[in-house]
Amino acid sequence: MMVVFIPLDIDYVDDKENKTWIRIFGRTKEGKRCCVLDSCEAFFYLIPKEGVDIKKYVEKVKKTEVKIANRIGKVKKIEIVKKNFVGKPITALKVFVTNHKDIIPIKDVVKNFKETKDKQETDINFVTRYIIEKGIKSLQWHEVKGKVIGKKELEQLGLEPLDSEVIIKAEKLTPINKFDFKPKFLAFDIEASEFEVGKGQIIMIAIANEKLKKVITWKRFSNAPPEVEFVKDEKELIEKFKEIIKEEKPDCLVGYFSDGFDLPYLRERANALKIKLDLGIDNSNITFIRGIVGSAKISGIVHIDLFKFIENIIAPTLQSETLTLDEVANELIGEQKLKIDLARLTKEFHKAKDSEIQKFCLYNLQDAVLTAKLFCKLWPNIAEITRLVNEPLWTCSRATYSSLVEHYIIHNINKFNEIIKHRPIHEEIQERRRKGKYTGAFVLQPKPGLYENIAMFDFRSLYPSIIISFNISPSTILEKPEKDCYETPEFEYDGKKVRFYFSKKQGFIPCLLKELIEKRKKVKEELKRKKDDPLLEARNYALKTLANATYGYYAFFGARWYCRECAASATAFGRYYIQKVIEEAKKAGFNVLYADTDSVAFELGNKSEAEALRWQKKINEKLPKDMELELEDFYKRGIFVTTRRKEIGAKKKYAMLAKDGSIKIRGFETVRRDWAKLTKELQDKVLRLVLEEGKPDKALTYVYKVIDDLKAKKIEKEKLIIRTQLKKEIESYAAITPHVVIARRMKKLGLPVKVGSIIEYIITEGKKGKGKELIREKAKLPEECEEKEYDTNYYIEHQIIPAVENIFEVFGITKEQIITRKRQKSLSEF
DNA sequence: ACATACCGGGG
DNA sequence: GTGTACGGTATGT
Repeated sequence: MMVVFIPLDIDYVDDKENKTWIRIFGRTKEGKRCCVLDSCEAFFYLIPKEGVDIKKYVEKVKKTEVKIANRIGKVKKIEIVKKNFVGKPITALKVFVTNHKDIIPIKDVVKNFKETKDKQETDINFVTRYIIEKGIKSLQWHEVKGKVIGKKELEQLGLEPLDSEVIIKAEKLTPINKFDFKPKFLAFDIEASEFEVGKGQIIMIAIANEKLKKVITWKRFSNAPPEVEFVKDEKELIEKFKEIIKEEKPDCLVGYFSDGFDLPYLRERANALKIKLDLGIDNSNITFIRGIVGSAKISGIVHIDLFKFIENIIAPTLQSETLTLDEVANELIGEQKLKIDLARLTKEFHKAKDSEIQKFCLYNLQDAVLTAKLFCKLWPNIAEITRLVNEPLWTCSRATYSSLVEHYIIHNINKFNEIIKHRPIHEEIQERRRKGKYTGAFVLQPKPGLYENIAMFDFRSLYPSIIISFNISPSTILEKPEKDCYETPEFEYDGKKVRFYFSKKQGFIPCLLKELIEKRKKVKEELKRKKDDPLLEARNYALKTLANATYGYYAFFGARWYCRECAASATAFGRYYIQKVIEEAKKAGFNVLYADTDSVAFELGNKSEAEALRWQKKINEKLPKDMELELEDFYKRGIFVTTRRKEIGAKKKYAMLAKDGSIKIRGFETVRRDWAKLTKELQDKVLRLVLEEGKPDKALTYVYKVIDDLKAKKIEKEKLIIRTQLKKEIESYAAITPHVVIARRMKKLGLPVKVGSIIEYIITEGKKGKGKELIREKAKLPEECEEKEYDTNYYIEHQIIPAVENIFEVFGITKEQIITRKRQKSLSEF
């Protein structure tokens, strides 16, 4: 039997004989759900010490046996192989073991043999191993030859039954020319009565895709829109949600922050109501893989948390200042969330009017619809990253760049005959951290100010082009300079003036990087012919960003091929070239405002845009062939600000007004919940006013007004609430911060507080007549705070001033002048 | 100045 | 074994 199918998810399970099976879940060309069963050898490498009698060593290793539970793990066979390890030729033993699970215990025995120098590839995930060994192409079509099996055979093997129309025991798998593929998906969103997982209950769940729009709720109301379906209670709500997933059989279940909220919340509620969350194709429960924010996995259905993908992969190219669904959807698809008073509605949904609950349902539905539309928009990006990196979709859609780079190397390393380096152990990471920083990029501190007609240029892929040009890698770095080798500029490294040297014999990482760049060139050519093709655009983006991440990878503590000298060499070259560009800009008579890493901004002054472009062309003629300076944009107006403590300009803290009227804000990060709402609104307004007006007058008047309102006690206390999360047990705090004091108070009052609670408080005037009080002594629960009890001075000094101080400093207006309203210089002087 | 703790996304 | 993120900022000591 031969079937054409596309792999979507891959995992592994043990049968009753303890054989480990790979399960590839996917879709056939006819659109049927299928599962391909397969397996591959499990092995790792041993590197002997020098002078060891290899044959004797092999015999010794061969005899290794370990007892695991009720069975014995053995070495099956050993091959003596010539390999490279970080570029150096070595002889190694390729040790095949009886089962993937046996690698760790067998390695633990043989690593202690006196002949053993090192062990490698003991930490390769079995799915990754399988993909490499069988040449599987993630998310591309394959032909599978094999035997179709049924329920009975699965049972005989001791494997779980599968909700899959086609199940094949693979004999041969071949990637074939691909046709297009768009997964069947369901986007979903839950609305709950509380914000914290483990508190409250689910009120409604919305689901959406291209065809389906639905809200399920147990909260009945009249005149419900047709999308709303009522159920008896929360238990039925969850059951119904499960039922829809079982019926729809999606390839992907898509949420926004669903790793961190929706699915953990659903799990808590399912536990409380004793419902099984057996959503997997094999009826397994959702599993949560631990991490700082966990990841939720469903066997055979790829759960995608769009927030993670956007945060990790897309965010650097977004203008959005925050990554809320509202803002991201607005930027990417031009649609927003419905505006409702969510805090009130969730708290008081029991007594809410029918019309309000109806709005709530529509809000819920809109969130699911936005998630669905975002998924459609970003699918090409997710798919292309996945195809490039070749790990399963579930992994690629939530991986960080460092992990993507590493997987890309691992999946392409075979052609270099390289052994994969071990992931660093805890102590190695500590050591890397201890060594710490090296000189980074060059930053020209901006002279704080408001400027008109600004040109911004940046290097195209600065670090990749440097790494390739000078062959920078852990396998090419030389201990001593050779006759013909690359040499960095001289720079300071750990307190010494140094140069590093790299062999001209191409290293495997620069080689892979060059391939990425060349693939990208081809894609760009194709893009010229097929303009705006989303798939090609996405491939271009994947290739570009993955290449750009390689420098960061060298510097990443957790990297297998970490190389601090390589990272330091790349920045040394980077500093050299950006400084050259600055020099050239000055020579051409431009007033350089700011430069950072790979970009430079200067005033056009009395010169035209065309002249700036001619200057750029001249620069490019002088640069090495792989390096290029590109135009970022021309801006109408921009403001560079000072840091609060120093007189010098802040790195990456600026706001620009583009010619189309849009505003690009960088580095103003007050949009956080530990700032009062008043502050967040104020800062945004002030930046916009300053840029649009070209002077600070209106913005200043606005600040005065807010300060006046504060003093007149006209600000509602809602806008002054500061929110901080209790991250651990109250008793375990070493530093007693305001929110800890409030948490203690809440406990005393019998209010529910526990780890994870969001503590809300307002800073009040405190006890009169007492000397200087700590902030925590003046913190009060919002409910216990009178409407006019807030500490005007605290809010001026700790909220308003910090948020706008550096903006006004640009105009020579100091903090004191904002407070006293005495302008020492007239505005016309600026 | 250094240490400790929290921010993000989500209701 | 699916890695315990990460860079920045406020408050306390």
